[in-house]
Amino acid sequence: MLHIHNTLSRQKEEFRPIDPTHIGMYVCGPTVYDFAHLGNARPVVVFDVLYRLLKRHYPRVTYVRNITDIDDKIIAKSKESGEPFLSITKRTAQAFHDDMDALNALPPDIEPLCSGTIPQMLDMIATLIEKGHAYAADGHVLFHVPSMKYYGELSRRSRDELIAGARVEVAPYKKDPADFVLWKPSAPDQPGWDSPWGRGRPGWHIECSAMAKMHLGITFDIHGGGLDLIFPHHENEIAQSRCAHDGAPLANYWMHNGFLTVNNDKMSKSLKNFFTVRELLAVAPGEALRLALLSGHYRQPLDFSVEALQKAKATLDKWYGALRGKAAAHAEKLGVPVALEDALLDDLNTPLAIAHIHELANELNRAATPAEQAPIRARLLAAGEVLGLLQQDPETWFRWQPAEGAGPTDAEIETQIAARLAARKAKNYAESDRIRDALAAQGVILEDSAGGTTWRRG
RNA sequence: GGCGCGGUGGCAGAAUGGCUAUGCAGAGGACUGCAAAUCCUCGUAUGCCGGUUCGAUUCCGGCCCGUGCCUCCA
Repeated sequence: MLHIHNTLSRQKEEFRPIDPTHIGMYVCGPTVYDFAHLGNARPVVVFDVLYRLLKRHYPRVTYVRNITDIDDKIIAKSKESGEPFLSITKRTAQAFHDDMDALNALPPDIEPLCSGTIPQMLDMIATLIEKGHAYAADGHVLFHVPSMKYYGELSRRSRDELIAGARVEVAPYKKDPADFVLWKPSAPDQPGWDSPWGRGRPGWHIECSAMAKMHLGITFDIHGGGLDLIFPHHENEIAQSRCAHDGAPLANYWMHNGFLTVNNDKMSKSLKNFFTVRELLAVAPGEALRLALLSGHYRQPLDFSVEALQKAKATLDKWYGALRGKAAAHAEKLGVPVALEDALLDDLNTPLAIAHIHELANELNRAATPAEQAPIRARLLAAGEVLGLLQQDPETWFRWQPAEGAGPTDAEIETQIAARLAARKAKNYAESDRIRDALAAQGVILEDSAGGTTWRRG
């Protein structure tokens, strides 16, 4: 039985799907104006683990993650660099896909573009005006917050508090200081679409409401995203959708992942303390990055460092080392170990799941015969798969090298190992150790065992 | 000012009203030509002060410290 922490209640709840034969999940995706940093990758990996879990327990899951390709940051970037708007969004979306693939994140079932959902947004805006929840003013359309009875339910803020704490000047055309934009005018040189309120573009929040409705219906099961989206983004999404749908809930469960920090500061562009996924992939394999992101519970803050990344890689070295050279079970694939599945069913307790994987790896290392090893190996692989880990060939894993590493090629290493073997046979240990030390200096570690010498890049 | 989160061994990080994971690092041992890897053994923790309880790290209250949101943000 799956339990998840619901931001609406601030409590762990039993997950009760609307339709047990078909689960709907929406997660806010990237705004494509720049390379994804690791903070952007965290929700992708976290909800990927949830997606995999749901797929094991329900016959059908529809996972929707949007791409925001209309945004003022993209417009600003285009103006600044001279690169055409569409070129930026297309290139950045592709880079995002490449990065997430490297992290072993499964693609969502549906990945709608904001620019492809304009008619649905215009429909919803018209409905909101019709129902008295929105109004046109000065080329804009604004959502009227006081018309929404439950506004603040998710973020637990009252409208008065919002106004009291406001740090932004209120635009003169707003009826209420808390009102937010559904549609805004575009200058001739800015991307825009014709609408009853003039040529313009959507506000940030309406896109998710429209895309969620289009692909998942009025009410769906799970809505996810980063903690910082609770307010205002998700609060506003709820306001728009519920008001457009006569009060029907938008999502029954809201899940939010904690921040990624660097030296305990939030990783952000403005602090310039961010790492892009891209630059980290040059330092360590994507799988190590993924493990590092899952090494803490998703709701806790996670402090990232290159050391933490290297530790994750060392952990995977150990696990792949346990798998290396072990006979595969020819029997059918074993199921996911119960203890591990239970850990994930309890609000995605990935650290506990990882502890179980350690236990399996140790068990595999202790197993002496192929007959004992095969079933443990199968369980370890099944365990890895639920976290999106351990699915590559161990030999491939150990051959990975950093992007700038101009170390010896695989063939050169093999040649050196053969030379060393000859020296060892002749009991010329000085020469043998010289070869080993020379390779070690180039980042290649040799390991002798009864079965011969294996190597890995450290 | 309002709302919220967190303080667990040297580090990372779970869990729990009593018997306290897991990993890394550290100490000792096995194995090895020597290593590496692996295996075995070992040490060390629940911010402070009260309360409830037979018993609290776990529940309640206060305090201290750190931190997030209230503006674009995963």
